[in-house]
Amino acid sequence: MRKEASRATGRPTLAEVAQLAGVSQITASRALRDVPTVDPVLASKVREASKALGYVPNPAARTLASARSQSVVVLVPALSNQLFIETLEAIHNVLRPRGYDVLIGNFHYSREEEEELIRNYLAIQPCGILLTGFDRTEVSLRLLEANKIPCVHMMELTKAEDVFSVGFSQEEAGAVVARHLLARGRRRLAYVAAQLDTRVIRRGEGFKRALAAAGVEALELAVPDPSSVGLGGELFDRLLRRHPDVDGIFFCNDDLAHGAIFEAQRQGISVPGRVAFVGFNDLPMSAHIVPRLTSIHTPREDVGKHAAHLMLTLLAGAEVRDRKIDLGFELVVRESS
Amino acid sequence: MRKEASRATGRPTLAEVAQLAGVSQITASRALRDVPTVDPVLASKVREASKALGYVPNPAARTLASARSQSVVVLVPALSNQLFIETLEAIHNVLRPRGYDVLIGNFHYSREEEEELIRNYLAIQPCGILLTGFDRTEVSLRLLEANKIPCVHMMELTKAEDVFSVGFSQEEAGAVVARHLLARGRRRLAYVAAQLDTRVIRRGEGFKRALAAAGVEALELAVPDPSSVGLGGELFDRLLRRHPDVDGIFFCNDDLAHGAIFEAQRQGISVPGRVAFVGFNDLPMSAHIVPRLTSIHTPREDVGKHAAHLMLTLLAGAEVRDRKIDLGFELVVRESS
DNA sequence: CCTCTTCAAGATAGCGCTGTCTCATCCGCT
DNA sequence: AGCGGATGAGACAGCGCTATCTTGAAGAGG
Repeated sequence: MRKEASRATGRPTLAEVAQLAGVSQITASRALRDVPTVDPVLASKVREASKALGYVPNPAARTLASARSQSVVVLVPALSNQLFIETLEAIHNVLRPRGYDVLIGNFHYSREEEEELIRNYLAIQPCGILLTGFDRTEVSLRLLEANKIPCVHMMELTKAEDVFSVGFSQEEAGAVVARHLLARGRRRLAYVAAQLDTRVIRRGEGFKRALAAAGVEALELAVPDPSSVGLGGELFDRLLRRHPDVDGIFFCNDDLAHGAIFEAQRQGISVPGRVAFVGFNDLPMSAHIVPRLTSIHTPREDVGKHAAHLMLTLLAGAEVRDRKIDLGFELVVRESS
Repeated sequence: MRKEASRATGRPTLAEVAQLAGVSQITASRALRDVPTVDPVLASKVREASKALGYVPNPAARTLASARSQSVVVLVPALSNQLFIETLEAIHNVLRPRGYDVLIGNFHYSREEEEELIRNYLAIQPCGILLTGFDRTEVSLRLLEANKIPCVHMMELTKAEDVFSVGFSQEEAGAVVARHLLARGRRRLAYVAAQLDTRVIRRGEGFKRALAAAGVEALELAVPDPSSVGLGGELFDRLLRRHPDVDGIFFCNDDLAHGAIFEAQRQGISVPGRVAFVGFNDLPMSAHIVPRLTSIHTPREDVGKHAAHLMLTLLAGAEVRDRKIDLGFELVVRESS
């Protein structure tokens, strides 16, 4: 009942694998972790033994011994929002097959809640953390720094050199929308935004700056509430009362634009006849709504995929070529503008 | 460097807490786990010491020693689908504050993939599993059985006695839709479905059975492809060609109905004038689309909440009153019917 | 041919916590 | 007063794995 004992669960242990392979336990351990100092002959013996027994390592034991788990934490500002789901799924698809557990933390657009999550999740000694954006508390930064955990930042890009990020330029996306609406001959342009996180704000800045460059003043209606279809209708109505002459609107998120389209339809306002709409994110519905919505297609899935691969590279201790991966975006012009 | 050593991470260990509280390590362990055999005086001393040191238990050590982790696995058939997000979020909101980690597995509507996930996730010795529905492979069932892991089933209900489930009657929901459309005077009724999982099928059966009871024959158009807005438009078009006299359609999911509304709008077909639409799930958009969509509001968030609480009860080893929690559903009648 | 280096394999010692058994204490009962 | 039985605290021994140090063998150089 000592060396070759199976686990409480009945599954075989590393000791059994080692015995079957005729090597020491530690050699078996190294072989299965692909430590390069192991003789290929022994390594393949170990792998065979492992397969024969149906060995599955115990993550808890591994974590305890190495002081580092096989878990990657992903912190996103929201789940309800369709937005991050595709990114999360892509991350899962990359990391799960490699044996990593993915833990999702939702900080509800709150820096404090994010800090709390970081604090809690550090207890499980994750081997890496995927973060959304760069806007976090000092304490959060210090915690991450102090624990020396590889971090990859998603959705935004930064000029900072020692930081890994995967995303696209929010400002530039806003600017592209501005230029598109100007090219359509629109001159009374507005930015309608909700859920004012840094990305929404940077998007709006890009938009306004591009307009200013063309000598056009930007109208703006921004509220901190969460983005939703219902809110989109409301904001459109409010904007229209305040500026009846508006002829082009950039919504910070497609769902706002969808709501606005419905509201316009109810009020008998022609889109794009009287006012052109441009959304952001290109949600699936945007290609089908009447009128089809012009939008910025964002590489949400690719952000997840690349961020996860970047994390794998960091975890492997390999050299990272590009610390900053710009995946770009695409303006998809449809009927609404 | 033995008993009172801090962890590699620098955080204090249970031994330090015990020393500060002047008790043995095991007593400290019991106090912090609320084992009832501990003197309340000692227990509060331990809690104070713990707080003073900022002690955070090491989950890996706990898992290794107890052969059971603090993780709850949740298996859902899809993430991309807005549907399960609210449920997942509710589960998170209940379990995270209690110190449980929530691991999400997406089996993409594949029984085999679910089996694979179960096999993999069992390695982390989860303390409980939340499952979607009852349709899984024999091997999956055996694995769950053999590992004696508490299971809670979501979204559907079963007559089986020894099973925990939280959901609502899919059949009854379908029947309610049928009766609603009949009450509106519609007689050429169709069920349009995609992603034919057991829930979608049961829904349709309830619908057709209720129609049959009224002597009305049900039309049907069902495809296995994933549900989407685009597909909804397509299916509506196809149905209309095949049965131009259809005057009422029950879509198995709101997004299909949304797509159909857009397609109807493009073809100049009046909804509900010529054909009434009823969706399922009552997604946020349904209250705003033109025309507003009649739908079955499903208690997705509540399912998550109740399932998580049921799991907590099971984990606490407490008595469970109701093994079957029927949360019902609500027909929300809007403009489309 | 022998020493010095190099490198792969093994022995050892925990990682931080909890299950289980043992032991002391105190109560109620005869 | 003495005894059995609760009851609560502690000792002990791992859980299954890996970091680290040590050892032994093989290869290089004089």
